Amino acid sequence: MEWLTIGELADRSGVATSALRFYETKGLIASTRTDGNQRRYPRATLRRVALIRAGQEVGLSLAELANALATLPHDSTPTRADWERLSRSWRQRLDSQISELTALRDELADCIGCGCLSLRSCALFNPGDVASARGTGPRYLMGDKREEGRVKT
Amino acid sequence: MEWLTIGELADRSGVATSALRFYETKGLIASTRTDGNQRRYPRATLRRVALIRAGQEVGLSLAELANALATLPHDSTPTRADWERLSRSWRQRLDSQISELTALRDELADCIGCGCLSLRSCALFNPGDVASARGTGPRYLMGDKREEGRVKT
DNA sequence: ACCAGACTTCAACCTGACTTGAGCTAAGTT
DNA sequence: AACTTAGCTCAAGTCAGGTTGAAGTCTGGT
Repeated sequence: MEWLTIGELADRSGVATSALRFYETKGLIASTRTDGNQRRYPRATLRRVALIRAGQEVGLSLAELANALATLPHDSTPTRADWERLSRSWRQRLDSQISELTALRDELADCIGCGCLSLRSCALFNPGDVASARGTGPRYLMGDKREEGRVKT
Repeated sequence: MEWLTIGELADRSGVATSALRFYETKGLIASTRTDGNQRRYPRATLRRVALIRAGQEVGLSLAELANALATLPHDSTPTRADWERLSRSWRQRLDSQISELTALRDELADCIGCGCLSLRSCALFNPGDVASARGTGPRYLMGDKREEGRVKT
């Protein structure tokens, strides 16, 4: 098997060595060590790192990725089935992200039309769960007249 | 003018009081104080907060929002022109986010077809600047054979 | 044998967007 | 007057996803 040093992996994956070590602490990738305690990564790690970066683009957290990658072998090429499973679920993720954003955009288009001086009737300011798609924090958009206790996170 | 306490604003906007105070420190919203030093917000703040939350959904940072909102009056309804200006630029943002995600999804669809056992030919793992859309960090996805120094951020 | 450059660990720091807690004050209800 | 909520400030904490620096060790080439 061909082994890569952390520097080689960094150069070829475009990910900083510090990030690679960080990923390793999170169990996303694994290495063996030389006698002198240096990391050596199997070539397959290059793919793993690419998957991680791709997954991040799709909006997955490292924790979710660790989960997904836990089902793949660390030291060999993922099987076609592995890859299909991952890419299918990522695709679903993308699809739902896209439709949420599209909905938001269309609402915004209506708003441009309406002027929305009273935001009361504006779709943008009603809950619509675009919310959960991104980040943390209270996940409500709202208008004048909707009540409800504050959303604690 | 009708004034809201921070608690009322929180209940009606769905945003925690702590977040509202935080926004105030960032100049996103403003308040006057009672004799007893309590915040009182003009009703228009409700709209401002709604705009902030909507802007966040669109992927704007609080700093960017502070910037955009700096052009609106704190204590009265934004004019139609104000609102159009904002919503137009947010719409552009949405449009580009959507097209980036769509591109990523389509590449992924190809990948499902190809199996991508060698990720060499897979569109997902070539740069394609979906990258800059989200967050910080090295912004390269790459395959086996692309070289290049690491991307420092 | 020697040296440069790559590698090691560990702790500290960073940004963004808030939340939590301590200690204290104001407002409203009975 | 006594309570109970709600509000105040300020410092510190949290979480993600890393980066930076210090102090020391390995590896590969000559």
